[in-house]
Amino acid sequence: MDHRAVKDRLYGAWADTAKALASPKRVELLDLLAQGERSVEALARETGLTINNTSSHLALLKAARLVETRKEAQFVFYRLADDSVVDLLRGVQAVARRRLHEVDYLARTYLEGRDPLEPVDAAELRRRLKTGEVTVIDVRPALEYEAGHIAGALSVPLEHLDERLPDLPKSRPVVAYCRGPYCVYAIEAVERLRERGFKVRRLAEGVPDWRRAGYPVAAGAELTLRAGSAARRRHSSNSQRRRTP
Amino acid sequence: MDHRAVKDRLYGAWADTAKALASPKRVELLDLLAQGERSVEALARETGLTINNTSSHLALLKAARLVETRKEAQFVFYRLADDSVVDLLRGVQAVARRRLHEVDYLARTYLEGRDPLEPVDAAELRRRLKTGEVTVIDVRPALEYEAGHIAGALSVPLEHLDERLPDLPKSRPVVAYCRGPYCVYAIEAVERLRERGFKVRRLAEGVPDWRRAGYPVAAGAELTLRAGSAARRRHSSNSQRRRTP
DNA sequence: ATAGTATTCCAGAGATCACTGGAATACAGG
DNA sequence: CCTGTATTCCAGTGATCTCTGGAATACTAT
Repeated sequence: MDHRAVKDRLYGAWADTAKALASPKRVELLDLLAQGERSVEALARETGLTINNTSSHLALLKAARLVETRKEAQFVFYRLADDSVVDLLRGVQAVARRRLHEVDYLARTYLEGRDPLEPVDAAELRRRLKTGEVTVIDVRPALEYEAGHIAGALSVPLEHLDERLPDLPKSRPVVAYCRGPYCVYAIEAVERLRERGFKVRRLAEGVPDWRRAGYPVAAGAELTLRAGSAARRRHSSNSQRRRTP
Repeated sequence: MDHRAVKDRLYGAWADTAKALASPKRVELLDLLAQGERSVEALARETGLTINNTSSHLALLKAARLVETRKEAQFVFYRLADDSVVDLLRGVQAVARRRLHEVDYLARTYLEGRDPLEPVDAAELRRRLKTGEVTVIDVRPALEYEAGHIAGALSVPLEHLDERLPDLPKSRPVVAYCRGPYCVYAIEAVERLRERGFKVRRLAEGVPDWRRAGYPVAAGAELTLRAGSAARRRHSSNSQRRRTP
């Protein structure tokens, strides 16, 4: 094989990898999978696609080796193949944000524009977590928390925020996080908590970024801090895969 | 605009960015542009595409804001819009390499497989450059050297390697570099120099990666070290744009 | 002005892709 | 075994993309 042929194969392989990201729906699927594995039906429901269409998009992502599957009973669970896929997604977002004015406008208007305070970044939160002077809440749906969350964070899904308010000490500052830099859950939570007098900011990144930075991630149901709790369960470090409940 | 609409716009914008990379020819064009700006005709010649086709691929890349143009006389010079585009390219390559067996096979067989010694990485070369104990040679075509090279490197285009041999001291170790991790020029140079008794290794990365690491880059023609040289010319730091000669 | 060169614009042929609906497969539970 | 559910497979349609060749535009040099 001569150099031209090798080049064509390499450039072709890279283009195929990029092609897998060249559809809005597939980007959305990957974005969801970055939060933890999901069944085909769950992905179809969350994206609004038909089951058939979801299945074929997923097949394409699998052919490009961006996702892998696990079969359990009649369900097929998809997950990201590798953390480098998260890097790739973030790379695309960074370029789009820097180069496409609309993306930056949307991001500022709908995300950060609503948040009067600067978000906390991962390194800062890590420092503050080590000294224990902050309460971290994960406002994503409970299943995503179980699939992997910042070690030490409490699970406070947005729809149950009001019920969990008594558990949150008003004396300590709170940091809320959700799926990632383009997710609105944490902003919503910050707004609502601030109205109730909490000292609260949001984390700019999500769990995938936190894990990529090498910071500790835990999986499994919530480990409550009150004594004698029956909620104590599986608890692993630096693994995002969800154990079957 | 509701959340669904914002999401669709964001995912759409990201997909459009990825779509620009979803063609082998466009990846090749970007790969070349990472070495410095080029005219349409030069790109067409180096990739083997027709002028028409090259022009339309470039127009698409420009619409996606991955490249920018500069007009000089009747020539249009294209260049990467941003260093984040280099990151994106490298991200795609990293995923493809880790996930697609063929890419890894090709890379090992045609690139590293031919190089018996471990390549030097950028951080190590930077350290050795500071202590001055190494001769660094840039084996790319002279125009690419002029567009931007590792500060302190000599320009020794592969096709003139033999003529420049007397300039290279055999007493000091040599490090050769070319376009990037998938380029064969440096490997070729290493093989030939080693046959002649030089102590030589190659740099694993290229100038785009070196610049992304924040290490010093110089532009312009070669600054010879011998006294009284007339070759001393423009010399700028950390700018890859080529001055018109 | 005229000729020549570099680039872009445009229209058309062939290939590929996204989505749909129907059918097939795989599995769990009765 | 039979039913219901989850998923995949397959064929078809409309849209999109790549490449080609011809024409138009922009600029230089004579």
